[in-house]
Amino acid sequence: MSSSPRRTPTPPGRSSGRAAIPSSRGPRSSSRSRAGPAGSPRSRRSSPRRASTSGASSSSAPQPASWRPRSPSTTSSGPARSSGSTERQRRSGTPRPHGLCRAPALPRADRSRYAPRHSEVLMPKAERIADVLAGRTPPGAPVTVQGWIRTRRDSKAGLSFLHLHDGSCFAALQVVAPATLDNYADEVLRLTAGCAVTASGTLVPSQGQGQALELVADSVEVVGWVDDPETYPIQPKRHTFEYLREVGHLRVRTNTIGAVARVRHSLAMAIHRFFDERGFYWVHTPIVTASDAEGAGEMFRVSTLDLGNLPRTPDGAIDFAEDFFGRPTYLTVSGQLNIESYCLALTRVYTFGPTFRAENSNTSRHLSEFWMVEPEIAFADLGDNADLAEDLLRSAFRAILDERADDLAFFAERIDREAITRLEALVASSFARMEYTEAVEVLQRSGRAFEFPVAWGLALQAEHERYLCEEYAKRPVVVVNYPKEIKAFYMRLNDDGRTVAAMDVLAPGIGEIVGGSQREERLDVLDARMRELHFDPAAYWWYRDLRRYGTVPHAGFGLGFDRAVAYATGMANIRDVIPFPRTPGSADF
RNA sequence: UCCGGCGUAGCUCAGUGGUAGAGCGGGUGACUGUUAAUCACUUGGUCGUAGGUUCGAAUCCUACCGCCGGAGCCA
Repeated sequence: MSSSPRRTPTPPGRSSGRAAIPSSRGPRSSSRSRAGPAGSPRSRRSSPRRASTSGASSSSAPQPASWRPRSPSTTSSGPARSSGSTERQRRSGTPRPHGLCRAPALPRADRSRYAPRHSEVLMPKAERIADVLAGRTPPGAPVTVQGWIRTRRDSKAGLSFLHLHDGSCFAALQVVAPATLDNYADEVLRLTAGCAVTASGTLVPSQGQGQALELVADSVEVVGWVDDPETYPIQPKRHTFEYLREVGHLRVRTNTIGAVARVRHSLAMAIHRFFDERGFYWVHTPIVTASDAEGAGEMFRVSTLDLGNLPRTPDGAIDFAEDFFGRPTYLTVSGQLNIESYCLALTRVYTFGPTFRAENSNTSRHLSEFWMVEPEIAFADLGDNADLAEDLLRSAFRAILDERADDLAFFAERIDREAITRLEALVASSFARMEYTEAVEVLQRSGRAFEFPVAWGLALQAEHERYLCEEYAKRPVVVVNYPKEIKAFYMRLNDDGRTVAAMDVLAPGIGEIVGGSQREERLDVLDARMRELHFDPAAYWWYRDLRRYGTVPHAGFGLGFDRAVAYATGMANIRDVIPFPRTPGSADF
């Protein structure tokens, strides 16, 4: 929209082969996801754990029946399917011990597609590896697991060790594959990182160090091979995050991004739980908005007009009456104005959804598409608002400490030594509170030579905010009551006439994680502020109505969800805590 | 957008004017209840692209493309 035009050709520095991967793999992955979440209603109903909506993770869900091909009508129709079979047949016609040909023999491929699975005959379902490792499987009982190979190690003692991940937890399950398996030489010895398998066997105490339990397999069925192990993008080694962003469709198979995905989920659920337990209602505010001056940032235009042939009014301007909504529309930069409407009826509400900013921001803390949590509370002032922000953050991070200890241990070991201690400190202590005026004094007294000037009336720069929370308070700081000139029109004017009831929560290492305010509930004051800032009150007629009909003091804030995930994990770049980051000039995958 | 840095094998990087390298990965073999196993051999590059300087350019110059970090904007 308002960002720069897309470069069309394959970017230099990328091999054409790699660039071709998405298109060549598209059909396959989509067919897999069809076989997953779109499985039979029966299996979906009977599996409360299958909350995931992604094709990849659903494949690891404990319901073989839900993604196994079942009826001829869903498995064998369509030219793509049959040509795929032909392709596989041709490639596997002359099996070679190594090289590019790693497809299994045709009968096996056929069986996996059209016949009942081995695992289904013996086992009612597969277990999540998390459940297996947590001891929820009786010792000695037969177990089936499904997942992707991370490493394979062979022993001349007549067995191979497979480390299998299914994403259910940080740890891998060690599968011991004895050489006596039918397909040991043909298949097990050819397994490489990324291969998908179904392994059945018996859970036993491990003879080796490094894990308490392991699965001694009596069957290892290869579900999906890796075409070319040499160029499989995710190798069992350290990759830079920059590189992993180039393989965004596969990077979740790494320890780090997988752990981020689980923490992200748990944090989102903890936030919903926090609000639900306190009587807040989740409100789905619109993504498309016509408010073009919410003041929160540049907006993406939403339009169906033909950009090559724009309709014009008689005076030559673009005729938005011809556009889809009959007026200029944009992607939302905040659900706040809408959530205030629901707040003034439901009292406690919040939004949790995607938000869009077309700023040309190129930093480790900004995304063009990000997720924001925006609570709004009625009959409340700025103090209540700050209390809510603090309670929310502490509660949500407490939940992460409780629920994702395995992933956090990894972050503390490999990503950020302070990952756990920082969260524990935040959960255990209260946030510092500080007036803007006081913050300015603290900065002026600090003796620091800041790059940007510190004076009452000026905005706090990143270096100032960092000093306040990282060095002065050494914990999150809530700064309140900013000069009205540097804050938005809807923030409530304080009695001093020069400050507004705004607040920012500054977190060490991440900066501003929450921004909010008590809203101006007095219509005359609101109108005066809008006039000062040259806003057209008529455009905000419905927002003004809220002040005409039963207005009450109310307040709310925005929590940058992705920044919270970054804070919780210690990840340095926000692009690595959202599944598919959108940033200026980049909307891959 | 501004400032700075980077672009060399599938990945991580070394190579600062004179025969393109290492580790990891892949392959082969040895060895082993292994733990990102170990050891040996082997495979693998149009040095981002296009110009220019030079007898000679991965190396120096220019432009462009891409990526990263910092800043601004903000969550």
